[in-house]
Amino acid sequence: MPGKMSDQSQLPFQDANHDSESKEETIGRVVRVLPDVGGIDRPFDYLVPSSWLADGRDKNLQVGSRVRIPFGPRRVAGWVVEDYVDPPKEVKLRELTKISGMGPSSEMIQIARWVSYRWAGKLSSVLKTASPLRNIDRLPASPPDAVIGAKPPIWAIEALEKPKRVLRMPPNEEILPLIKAAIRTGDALVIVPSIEMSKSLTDDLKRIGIPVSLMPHQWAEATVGGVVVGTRSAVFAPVRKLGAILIFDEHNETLQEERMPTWHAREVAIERARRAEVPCVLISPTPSLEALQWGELQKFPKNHESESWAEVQIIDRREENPSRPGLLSDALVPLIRAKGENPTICILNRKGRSRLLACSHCGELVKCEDHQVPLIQDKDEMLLCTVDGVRQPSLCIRCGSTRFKNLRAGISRLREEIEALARQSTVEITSETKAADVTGCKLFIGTEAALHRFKKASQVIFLDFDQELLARRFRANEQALSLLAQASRLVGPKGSDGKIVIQTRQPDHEVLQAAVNGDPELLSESEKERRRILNLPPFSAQAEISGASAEIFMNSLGKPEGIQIMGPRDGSWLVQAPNSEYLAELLHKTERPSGRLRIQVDPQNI
DNA sequence: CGGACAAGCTGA
DNA sequence: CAGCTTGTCCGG
Repeated sequence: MPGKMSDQSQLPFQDANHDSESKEETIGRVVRVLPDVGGIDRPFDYLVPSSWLADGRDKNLQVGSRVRIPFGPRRVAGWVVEDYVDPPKEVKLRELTKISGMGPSSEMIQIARWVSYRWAGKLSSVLKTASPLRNIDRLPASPPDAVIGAKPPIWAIEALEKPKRVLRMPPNEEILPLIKAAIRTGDALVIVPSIEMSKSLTDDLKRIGIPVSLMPHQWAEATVGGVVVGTRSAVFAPVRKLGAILIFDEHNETLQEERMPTWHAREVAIERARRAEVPCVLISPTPSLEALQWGELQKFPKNHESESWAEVQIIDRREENPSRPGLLSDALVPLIRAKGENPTICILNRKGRSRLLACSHCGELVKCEDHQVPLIQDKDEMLLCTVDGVRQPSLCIRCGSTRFKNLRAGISRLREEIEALARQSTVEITSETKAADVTGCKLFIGTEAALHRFKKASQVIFLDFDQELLARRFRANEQALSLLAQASRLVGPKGSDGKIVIQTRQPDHEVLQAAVNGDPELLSESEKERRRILNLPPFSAQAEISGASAEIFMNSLGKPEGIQIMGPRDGSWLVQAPNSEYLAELLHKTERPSGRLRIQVDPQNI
């Protein structure tokens, strides 16, 4: 490609009468730059200043470089996305201002392009994620090679033998052996769901002499070698000689970006590994259907897996006398009074202030038999299904009673009730709760987020697990089981002194059966069939369209063949296509109106 | 995104 | 009609 330019520079004559800005003028090296400016997603061409050729600065310029450019009346940052381009004749080029530092490799820019297409968002947002936090103009020295210790266990070696692997790893299994196995293939890229986990894993690896870079801060170190560890954005990290990609807790929703484009680290990892021709291992105690659909499942021996899940005690709230209403059953009292070595954590999800009804007589939960969602009572005392709006008389399907009670409770009053009942101080865990507030305290209440604030617990008590089981999201079952897997980690495997306690009116629910038996297949098999029948992901692809301009966008989208459109509900539409390729193509060719438009591809909470 | 410029609104 | 707000366009 550079040849084109030298042909022009060897033109024998310049017409002296021509305007100095004539197109016939000698053109040097031209690069295409994507400005790092929100609201712009189009590249512009710039000349590399001829003075850079003289002092050798041009040598540092390549695809991916971070540069500064004059842009209209101001100067902005940008990325070189193409080199030695043939600019359109009619534009007058301006010169690059300077090279700010290193940026993503050209391979990474290709992946970023794919991401911006797949999730219908701006390339510049993806490139920002793939770039170092601060300008980097020189790289540190390469780390020494990792000391390859004893042979890792067979299961870890096997996990890396297939290009597309789903490893169903029991909740209390160690992850280090897998990383030790992975570094035999080259530099491993390891994605974990939380910052805390990325820090502790980095420390663990350092301790055993494995060179490791923690993203996003150690971008430069990652470039020169060793294991690379980080949360979802690290899936775009530079890796010297990529050997394998490991995604821990592949089911976790924190692996999806919440800003546009709403890319998922699991899917990006799969694509990156495919392009680099290295194995990708998706690891989870409760693999997502997306993962199971994609790769080859590897399990642990049944007994081993089952024993790794915690002991589960179920409190069937249908069976107790109705004298103690609310969330605190009689059976709970001795449990919250017990003083274990580690804390007891009570979990109650306040999100989605659902009006949950239960029969006053038998305690059965009032739900729609067709859609498995809670029914609500309307003004005429009829039971209303919130999915299809079908009404039915207020009758309990179990005992025929016509009286129902409301099961809601506020969390601060609940904390007081628990404190009184437990006869020990109880602390509510919120995002503001500091470590200092909890010293000496052994009893806590919080939302499911509290599960990530502790390393160990003697008991995790789900005060109202039906809220999880009946949540109106199609992934509710998967999410509910993953909560129990997380709780299993806190309280330890069967045989340790910790346990999970679950208050429910649906003790036979398949999520609970899966947890009690330590066998996620008891859920995943039926869940897969349900999703297939209802044509939900992974058997289809969805996008949620919202924002002020959503209606205009939906109008120009029209009603294409094979596309299902639902809504509007609260100003947002759901577009469902047979697969993500089809969906991406559709969103791409639909004209974007000006104004606020949010396109959430693969929405999690539908 | 943010500056430039145009078109629309207000008050004397 | 100056002085200000709101809208639309454009950047190499």
